[in-house]
Amino acid sequence: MGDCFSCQNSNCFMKKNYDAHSYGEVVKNRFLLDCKKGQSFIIEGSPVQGIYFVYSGRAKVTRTGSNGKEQVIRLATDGDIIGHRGFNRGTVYPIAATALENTKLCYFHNKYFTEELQTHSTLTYDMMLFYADELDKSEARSKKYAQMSVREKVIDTLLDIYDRFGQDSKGLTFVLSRTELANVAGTKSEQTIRVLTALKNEGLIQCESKYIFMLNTVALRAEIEKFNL
DNA sequence: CCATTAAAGTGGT
DNA sequence: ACCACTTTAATGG
Repeated sequence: MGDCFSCQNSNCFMKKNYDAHSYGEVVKNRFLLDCKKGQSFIIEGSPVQGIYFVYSGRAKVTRTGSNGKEQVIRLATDGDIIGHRGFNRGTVYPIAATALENTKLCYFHNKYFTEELQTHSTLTYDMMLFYADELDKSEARSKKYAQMSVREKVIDTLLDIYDRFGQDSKGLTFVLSRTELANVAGTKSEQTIRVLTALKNEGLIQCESKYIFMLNTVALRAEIEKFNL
């Protein structure tokens, strides 16, 4: 794969911040990695070596909670950055990252990326905006999840996936197992399953094995509206 | 296609 | 909330 300007990710941080000429150098320093479904490409606690961008596919970023249970920090797809928090700070990644389907990754070594940040201010500024945005989302989330019931957390999670990734004729395009869904919502799979059956019986969603189709996002949004103020 | 294993779902404490 | 059990789906030879 020669030049990256064929990359379909308009939100790619590297592509956005370089012109076609200087981009040649970026591509030389980039490693393309192929990740199989289920493969972990960042191990929690392992030494930081670089930064990843999702070229195509789906991945989850997780952390082991104090109780030893997995918490999904965020879901990532085409163009998203992974490993930015471990990057250039401390010596180990605070998170794990796992491919949820066959996924291609762009990878840059720490040394190269650091040099770019120090010399290329538009990239640095763009990264800063990204960090600020992530912090904002993180705060908003912990604030509302402290007050939400299990049902509300599951609804919030479903809407979040709907808003970020959308749905097709089958349902939400970011397909997760019940357990993974529970890990995103910060609950247990039994509870998540019960909320899902309730929502199904109320005609708000439709479930066909692991495909979840959102039937009434308006009503669902209304339920959690007060937390987003 | 069947057998084995993993995940979903349910009910009881 | 937690655990144990049944049912159903996914996997792989």
